[in-house]
Amino acid sequence: MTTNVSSKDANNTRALGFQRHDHAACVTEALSSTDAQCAVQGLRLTPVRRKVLEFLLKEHRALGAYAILDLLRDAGFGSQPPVAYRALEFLVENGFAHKIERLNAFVACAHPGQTHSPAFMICRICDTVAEAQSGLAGNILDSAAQATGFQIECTVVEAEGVCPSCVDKANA
Amino acid sequence: MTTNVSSKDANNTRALGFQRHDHAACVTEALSSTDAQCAVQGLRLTPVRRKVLEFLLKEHRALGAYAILDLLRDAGFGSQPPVAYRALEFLVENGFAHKIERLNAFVACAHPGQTHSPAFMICRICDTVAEAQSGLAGNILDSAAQATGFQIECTVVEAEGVCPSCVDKANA
DNA sequence: GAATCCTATGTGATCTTATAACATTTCCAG
DNA sequence: CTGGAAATGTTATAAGATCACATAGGATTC
Repeated sequence: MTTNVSSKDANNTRALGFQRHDHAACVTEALSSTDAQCAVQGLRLTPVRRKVLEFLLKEHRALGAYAILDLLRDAGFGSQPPVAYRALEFLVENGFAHKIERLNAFVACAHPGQTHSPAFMICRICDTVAEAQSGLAGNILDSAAQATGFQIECTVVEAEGVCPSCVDKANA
Repeated sequence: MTTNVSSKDANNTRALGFQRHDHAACVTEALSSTDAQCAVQGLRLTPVRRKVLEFLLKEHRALGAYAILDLLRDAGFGSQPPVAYRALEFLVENGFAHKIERLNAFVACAHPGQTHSPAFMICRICDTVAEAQSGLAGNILDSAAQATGFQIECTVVEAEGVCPSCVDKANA
């Protein structure tokens, strides 16, 4: 199990309570590795799509479609909802981003390239979203599905709570 | 682990692929047991709230807030969104119903009275929603949370796929 | 290199889901 | 029976998502 965390502040080095990283490099690397992966798979990472991914990577927390739309407008792209939704659809379909159902918002994938059923931890204080990676979504669902004959095609696993950095605030 | 299933048809005895039950009795029992529980806990199961719960129990699958609103209007209650949303808020807060984040819709709880972190299986063919009951939401999240110090307050666990009754249709 | 087709983008309109704000009523405690 | 809290009703609007159709870009075929 690995864990990747994103937070609100825009610093290069982010205090995440449990993980720090050079964010500028993280964005750059993610973008170029996505370029490479798309080239291999014959996917078209067009300017809008790449820009949306860049927004998600930069913010590094869940962004609503309309927040993305505002950013797109500022960047000179079309500003009607379908522009954002279509780019997001491409990113989600191809595993470069995920939708957080609980928030009706989107995050960049923390483990692109690997097929996975992600699980998310959402801090209700700072809006940080951490993606937990694991082989299978697992447990309850798997055993329930096996018991009943239900065929799982995709899973939503999200936890809302307080991240380590915010525990103090929460108890104050 | 127990499993409770709901389906689209309105028959008394429902073919659920894995479980049949007398639905009329199921609704009546659930309502009166909710009455009792509210009396004990000092909760006010007002007419609107009780009616919304009845709708959810009768339909026995996920209903959108505006579908509920239509039913409320037909039943002579207020027909503005907050009427439905407030009733749903009460039911969800007190564990008599759950929101299915994936569908932006609501279902009656299949295990009322027990504190639980439910998991749902949603059939994309027939819209059936089954609630799997288990002690804890489980491992990925738990282990990720433990590893990072994240404090889970509530969980969303939903699987979308094909229920046993629809497998044939799905493969056709 | 032009014609064609498929994919992607732009745009306007519309639909669904959800909440804010405030007035009115109901219920219960004192 | 009255004052305050909780619940309901209603208007308006915010937020999220999709449909339908026009236009533009890229690749393939001739």
